[in-house]
Amino acid sequence: MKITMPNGDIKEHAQGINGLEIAKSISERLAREAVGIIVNGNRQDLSTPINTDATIKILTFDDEEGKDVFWHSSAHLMAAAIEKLYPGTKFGIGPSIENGFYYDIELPDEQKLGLEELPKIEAKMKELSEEKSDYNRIELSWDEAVEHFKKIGDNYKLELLEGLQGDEISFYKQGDFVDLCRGTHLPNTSMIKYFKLTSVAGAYWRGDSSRNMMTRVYGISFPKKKMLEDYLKMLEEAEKRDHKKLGKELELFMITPAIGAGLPVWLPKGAFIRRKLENFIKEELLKRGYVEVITPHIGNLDLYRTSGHYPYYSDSQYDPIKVEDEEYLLKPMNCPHHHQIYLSKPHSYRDLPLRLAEFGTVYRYEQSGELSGLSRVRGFTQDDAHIYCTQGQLKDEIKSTVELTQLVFKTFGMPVTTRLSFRDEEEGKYAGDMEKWELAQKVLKEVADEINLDYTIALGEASFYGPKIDFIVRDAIGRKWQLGTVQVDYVMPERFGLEYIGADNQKHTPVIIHRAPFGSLERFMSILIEHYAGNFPFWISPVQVSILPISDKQFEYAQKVYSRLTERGFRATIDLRSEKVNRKIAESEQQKIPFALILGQKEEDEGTVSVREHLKGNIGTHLLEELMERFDELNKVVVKE
RNA sequence: GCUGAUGUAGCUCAGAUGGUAGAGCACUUCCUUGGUAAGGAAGAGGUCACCGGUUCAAUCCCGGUCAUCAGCUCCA
Repeated sequence: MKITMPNGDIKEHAQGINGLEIAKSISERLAREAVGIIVNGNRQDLSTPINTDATIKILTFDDEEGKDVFWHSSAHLMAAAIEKLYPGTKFGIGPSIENGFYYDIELPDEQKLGLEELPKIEAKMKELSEEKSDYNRIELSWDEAVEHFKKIGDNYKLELLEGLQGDEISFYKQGDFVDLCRGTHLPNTSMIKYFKLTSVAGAYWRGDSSRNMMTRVYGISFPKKKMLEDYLKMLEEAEKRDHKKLGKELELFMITPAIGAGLPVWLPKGAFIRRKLENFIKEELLKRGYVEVITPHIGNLDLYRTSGHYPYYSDSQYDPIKVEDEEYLLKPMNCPHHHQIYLSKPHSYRDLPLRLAEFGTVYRYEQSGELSGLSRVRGFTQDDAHIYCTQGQLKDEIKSTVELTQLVFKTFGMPVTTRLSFRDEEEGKYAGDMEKWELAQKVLKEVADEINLDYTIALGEASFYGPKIDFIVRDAIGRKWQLGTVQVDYVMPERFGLEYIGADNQKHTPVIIHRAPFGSLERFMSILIEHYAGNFPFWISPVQVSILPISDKQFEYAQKVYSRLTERGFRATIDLRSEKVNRKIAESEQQKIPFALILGQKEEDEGTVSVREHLKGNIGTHLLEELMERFDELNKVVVKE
């Protein structure tokens, strides 16, 4: 029979040959590293016989799917170790994930599993790995499978089986450990040599917060020692970029329980960067015909009854404030206020689009366990705007907002993914009629296609009043966060009774686009800090130059250099302490200041400055005037294509 | 909100079977005037997160609360 290789080569093999044998026929090394095989598009074990002509691809750890197999088998190995150490443990699910694997478990007799237990489990895994047990696939009927789990009393697996009723059920067994599993698995446990259990956390059974909380043990494994070492090193490096850590070190922001959990305070340097960001986007808005408005931080509760946000989001809003006979809500969003501005006078189609922009601070009562640095907070400022337009203007306006959002990410060189967040079928989750939803989703998708957006579609991620385009970035440790967003809304114009007079002299309802390129300035800042690891580009650095005289003989010259820089608008500090220049340089570098000017007798005599660039080191002696010309260039925002 | 971990000087962290604590850096003063990542000395600095309990005695043991971190659920 004919076996077609990924490169197109066709080889003749005897019927019934398996993946491992094919790998061997290619090279010993491939046979050693193979983890699974794709046969005519289906992934299967290397031990499964192949009986017909087939196109194949042998998987190794280097393939995404290979990693999946490797980590999934690792999860089984970990489960086996836990089973040995804690007999009677019940097992939930144990999949591979983006970086490694986990298994959800429930220890018997209310036992708890803490971090101290992980080394024990690792040791047992090592032992089991060295036993070199084969992963054997076993197929059972559904009834037999149920029988098995009833016997060992694993109600979680029984529940999983309910969803598989009628199917042929496959199990995998390595050593004494048997687990319900679709596969694919490695040939044997000895391939899993280098691993680390990274954390333990609670996880609701089937992701449902009304159900039992199981213990989730996370781990990662590799076929080569160096890979594990590199991975652990990478984690360490990522920790150094943590915005919470850098925020403290660079004095950008603080969060103190004395003010309140999740209520960040911007320190002078952080506030400086934030204003730079705001001014950057403000300029772009003015170019695009937006007008700025300012609205208060609270609003009459009736506004949110009209919009539907209250009580839809009552769980995540602060309690209303009573003022005389009325109730006010700390605003969880800016839209209703902007709608009132729209309503304050009649509109002609000639006025549209009306684009109202505001850096609006909103307050949301996030669950305590959700709070995290600047990424998830209870008070934050959106670079918000609402565009009121006609149906005919909608597409162009969406395009323009998407383009603006993309400009933000390009400017800072941040990798971003784009998601069309559409509705699902869940009852009661969405407002407005289906027709409008379909129209809104259609328009978004058309626009996305017309501008060749590289997107994914996520059902159920829409907001309750409309679908959106979300821009998603990752933080230093790989978590995904939504930053920019563009939303189409047919619901609020109706609820608030927004109108305009068309060319036909009839009343019409406008469409609203809600959009925020940064999303929230707090969250954007968290990502910005981690993206640059605190080494901000010159134009947003709170301090751009430090002036470091070598001895007090140069203090006067240093003051002169300082004045010339600050008079030209550069942000400089001067270090007049009686410290050695090495010390001054070290501190300037730690503060991640883009440039340090070292001034000694030689520079003073020549009227020059010795320049040290952050992360690059000494870049030689320059005339101050020349240097400032370079600084002028660096001060310009450059969009990286 | 839930699970696990953590909370000691401004920062980073030690610490003792229960007898009210230490280092480095930062800070203040003095000495030092030094050429591309930390010169030296002295001083000052703590309700050991908070509240209760056990105890002759609690920072340490127990219970609760708050906060922080990771994960789960949620996220206009």
